[in-house]
Amino acid sequence: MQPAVRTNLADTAIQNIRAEITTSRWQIGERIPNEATLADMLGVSRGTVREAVRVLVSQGILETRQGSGTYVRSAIDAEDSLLRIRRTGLRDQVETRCALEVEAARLAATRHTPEVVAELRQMLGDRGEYNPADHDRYVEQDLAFHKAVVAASGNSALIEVYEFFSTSTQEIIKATVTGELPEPDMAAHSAIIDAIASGDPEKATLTTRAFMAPILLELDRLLAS
Amino acid sequence: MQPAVRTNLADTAIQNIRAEITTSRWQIGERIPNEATLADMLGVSRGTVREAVRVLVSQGILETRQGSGTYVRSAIDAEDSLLRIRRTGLRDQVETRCALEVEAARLAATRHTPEVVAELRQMLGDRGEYNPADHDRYVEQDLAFHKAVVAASGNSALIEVYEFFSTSTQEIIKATVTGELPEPDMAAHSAIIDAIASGDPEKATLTTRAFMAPILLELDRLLAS
DNA sequence: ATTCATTAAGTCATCAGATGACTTTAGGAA
DNA sequence: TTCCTAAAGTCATCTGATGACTTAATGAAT
Repeated sequence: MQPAVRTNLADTAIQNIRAEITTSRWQIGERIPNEATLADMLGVSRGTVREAVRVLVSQGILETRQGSGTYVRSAIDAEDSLLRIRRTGLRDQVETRCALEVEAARLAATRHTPEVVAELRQMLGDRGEYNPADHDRYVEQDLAFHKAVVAASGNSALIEVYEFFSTSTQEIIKATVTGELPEPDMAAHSAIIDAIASGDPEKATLTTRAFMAPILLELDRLLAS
Repeated sequence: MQPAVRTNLADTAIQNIRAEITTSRWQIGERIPNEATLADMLGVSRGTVREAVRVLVSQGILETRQGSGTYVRSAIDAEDSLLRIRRTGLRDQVETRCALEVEAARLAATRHTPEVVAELRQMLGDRGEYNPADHDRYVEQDLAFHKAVVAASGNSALIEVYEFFSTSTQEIIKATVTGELPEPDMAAHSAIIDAIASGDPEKATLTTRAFMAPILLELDRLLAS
């Protein structure tokens, strides 16, 4: 259970500090001991403490304020979450990604502006119909379109989650499934923009769901065979 | 587009090193300059270089071999995504979390089993009506109920993302907002279970959405004041 | 008593120099 | 050629010091 036999002082320091936080000995928002004290507690030099703290800061667990101190920002380890999500199956990831896009379209409909709608139409026009000779460009522009739909939701958290799943699933698909998933035609894409432009969240939801359904069906068929 | 004006030497060093890698000036597997040279190149001290390098090592981008050198391990940094999510605003996180739960209930309705429904009813019964004297237990059991709803979706990716958001938002609320968000009554909770049990995805969607709407409204009211 | 500017203490940010541990490679002996 | 040894290169870590920034205490003026 505990490999943890790293001959690496900074890494063990990271683990020790993290342990203090996960066991709630150091609460969220609380200020932790200063560098010199930490160095004494961990039995390492200040330089090593700084390296450990900076890693934890980069992971969002700690937060340093010059002149004030170092504070606990969060107890959850994003790295762990990431790994667990990575281990989930491709199908579930795609399904989640579809769900995210449906909700994004819904929000986009309630918050749409003429400028955003025009930009979406512009992007779809640039992309054009599928042309096998220009496959890479098409895939790239198509992904950009879908990201733009999500961006139109105006929800930054949703945008980031979608971005995460988008790159993640793309990597898996490239790595595992040789065949591409079916891409709905131009009319289906336009329908999404129209639904958003109509301002009707229900319509946007249904349209996007209808758009996504065949993709998941085809994936299930591929995985079954 | 790029704020990036951090007065932080180590962070700018991280960005510079990462830039060398993303632009392929330093290829994967290649050994990068030693610490002293890097210090000269970046115009910082060795200690700062070490802090930057250790962060990149913790992100899997670099790899150090004592006595040998520092090598490029990978160019991708998908890990950033979840960290960026955490830096987004509370409102957007709550909204996304609600969206996730709506989609989860929808999936749960299509895949529900009598056992799962019975378990949900059991959990809700155990939780009972709100009692101020037993606040902590109530909050805990309520959160468990909502996680169980998401778990009933059967989508492991969705479960993991929801878990990430639920702990993340909970921490923010505890840390920032003193007042708790309103929790719908027992009837509203039961309605979600009924909707899932009915097997009607539309009904589950609408019921859960109705459940979530007041929470977001109240949050907006709190943030406005 | 209250307000406000000043001062001092505490803390992180960064630097410089030095030593130890480990890896790699070159050179020499068998 | 093969094997061993020594030297050079590199990361790991420590120590000590200075600057920048924040916070709280101080004290004067109102």
